[in-house]
Amino acid sequence: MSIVSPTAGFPPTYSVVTFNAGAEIYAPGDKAGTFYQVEFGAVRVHRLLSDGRRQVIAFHLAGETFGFEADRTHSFFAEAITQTGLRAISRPANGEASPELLTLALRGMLRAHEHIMMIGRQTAVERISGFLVDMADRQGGIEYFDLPMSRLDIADYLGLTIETVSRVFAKLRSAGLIKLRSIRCVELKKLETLRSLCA
Amino acid sequence: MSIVSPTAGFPPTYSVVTFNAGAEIYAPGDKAGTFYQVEFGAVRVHRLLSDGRRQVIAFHLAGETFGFEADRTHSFFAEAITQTGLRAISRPANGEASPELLTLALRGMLRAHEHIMMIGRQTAVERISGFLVDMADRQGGIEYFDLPMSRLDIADYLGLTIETVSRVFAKLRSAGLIKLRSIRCVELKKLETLRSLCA
DNA sequence: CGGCTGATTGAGTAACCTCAAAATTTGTGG
DNA sequence: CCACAAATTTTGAGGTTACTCAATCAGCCG
Repeated sequence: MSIVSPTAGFPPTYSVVTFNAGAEIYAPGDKAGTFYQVEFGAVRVHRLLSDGRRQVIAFHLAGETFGFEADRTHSFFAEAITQTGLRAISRPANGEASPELLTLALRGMLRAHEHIMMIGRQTAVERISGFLVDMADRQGGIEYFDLPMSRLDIADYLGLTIETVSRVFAKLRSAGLIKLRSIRCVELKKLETLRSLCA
Repeated sequence: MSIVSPTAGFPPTYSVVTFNAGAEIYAPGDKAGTFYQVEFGAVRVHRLLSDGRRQVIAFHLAGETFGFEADRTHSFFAEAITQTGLRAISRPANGEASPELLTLALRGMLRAHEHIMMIGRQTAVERISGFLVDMADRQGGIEYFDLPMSRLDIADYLGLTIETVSRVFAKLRSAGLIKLRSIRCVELKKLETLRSLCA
């Protein structure tokens, strides 16, 4: 990782740091207190069980914010998925809580709750459809986009296996709902049908 | 619901309101902005899919706090499970964000993330074990306690069916790890073994 | 005691997982 | 630019967990 440039925007000024694909941003036990805004690229936050099972808690795309924790130390891993620029923002040392940070925390909680709903009660097709629609919405409702993450990342995010993810992609493709322009570029051909599939 | 008594503790003074078992505290679309501390009883927060599938997002026991939302309106249902007393606390109108509220939000997010991990990557036995250990820990590490919620509530919280919950209880019982003093009263006979089962 | 609700148990099934192999893509060096 | 190796993704076959449907059982209340 390397410092690219100091950039204004948040008071005071914070610099943007670049991480290579796969680079660790923080790990469980690391000191928390700083949070991050994604300038470009994508981040994956995850946790491991003792036997290696992995759950991806969240993906964070350009413009999104992550890294706030309840405790002094982090409980999860955060890694850059592709080459990623992050603006690090320190929490005010005086213990003050900005309304912005609270809003971000509450939005994060809402996202987490919707994630629980999805993996607790939806089928594989519903989860993948929901995931794709969410990715499109978060990038401004575009109809095609690159997936920065691997099939394994998607599987671990949705509580599925890589094979099931692959099979559901194939199913949605053969139903004409999506098109795979390349292995990582998805086009949502029938967005409204996909939306209705999320139940 | 009825006002029981105004109680000091939070500045300014807020009164405790009692809800009967099953009573609705708020529903999706209701105006948010107030949050609640459980004085006694237990609360369930959940959401429904269009076809009736239900996901319980969280249970809240005595002493715990819930109800903060990112938006102006609630996105979930909150209901009293048993007769429950709640202290309603309004968010400061001046837009100020108290550090306490931020801490509560961050703790809520951590809980949600652990919930995601559990239902995304753990087996039925691991989920039930984790649930029971969590219930014990949240009540001060006691070894037996009443479950305020039904088997259906537990199933909908853990992303399982009522039958699977029942079967796993039977399995843990016949393995000598728990004892069912009554249908709603669980005794954790081997807490450390249960803890190790959560992976 | 009968009727109701909630919980348990049983039998069969379906969705998703596991293991294995083939196909495709990506990266590297010449 | 091509060839080869490594990594990722897809596809296939079979297995397992948890689900569905159904019946029985237990507790509760009038």
